[in-house]
Amino acid sequence: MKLARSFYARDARKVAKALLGKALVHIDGGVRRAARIVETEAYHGEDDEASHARFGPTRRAGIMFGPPGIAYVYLIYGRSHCANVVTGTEGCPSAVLLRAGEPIEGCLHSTIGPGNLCRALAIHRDAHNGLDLESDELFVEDGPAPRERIIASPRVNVGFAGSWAEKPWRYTLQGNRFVSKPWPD
DNA sequence: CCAAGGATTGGC
DNA sequence: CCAATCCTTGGA
Repeated sequence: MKLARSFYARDARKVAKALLGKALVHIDGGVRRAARIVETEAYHGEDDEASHARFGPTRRAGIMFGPPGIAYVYLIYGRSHCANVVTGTEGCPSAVLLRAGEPIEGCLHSTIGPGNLCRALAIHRDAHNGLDLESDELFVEDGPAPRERIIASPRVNVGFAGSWAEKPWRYTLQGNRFVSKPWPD
């Protein structure tokens, strides 16, 4: 069953943990592509120096200041798309980056790593940024609670963020082989 | 306008 | 380890 906006309207760290084990679904022109989410990262507040929201509501990151339950998809390094869900309350910028998944259905590529996950599910900035996750095209489906333990560790590739780089806001399912490198301790 | 650098990936 | 590749951002 599709998750409702109220699911996303909570602290990004809570949402990031709650997303583990659920299915990210893209109905791609009638073809269903889905992956079980096994790795997420929370970006929380304008003070978070690792977040795109650190410069305020700019053209790219402005969406993080808006209502929850919206897709935030951007292009990184000119080659990879990254999919996020906007969380929390309007005015307080926050989002959860979907970093890896376990293939369920219709996957076109490896689902390990944020850029690969988008490629596997055919998620693109131009088609999906700003899309409502209560739409019938892109959404997250509820599912049974994961059996694996949840591990919290520092976020990946945010060394530029000073002390914010140490926040343990990356969440992974322990022992799952689809978690990306670097593997947490 | 220009320069710098990035929430990555894959190849050497 | 490092380059690819283009978009976003801040500053002149």
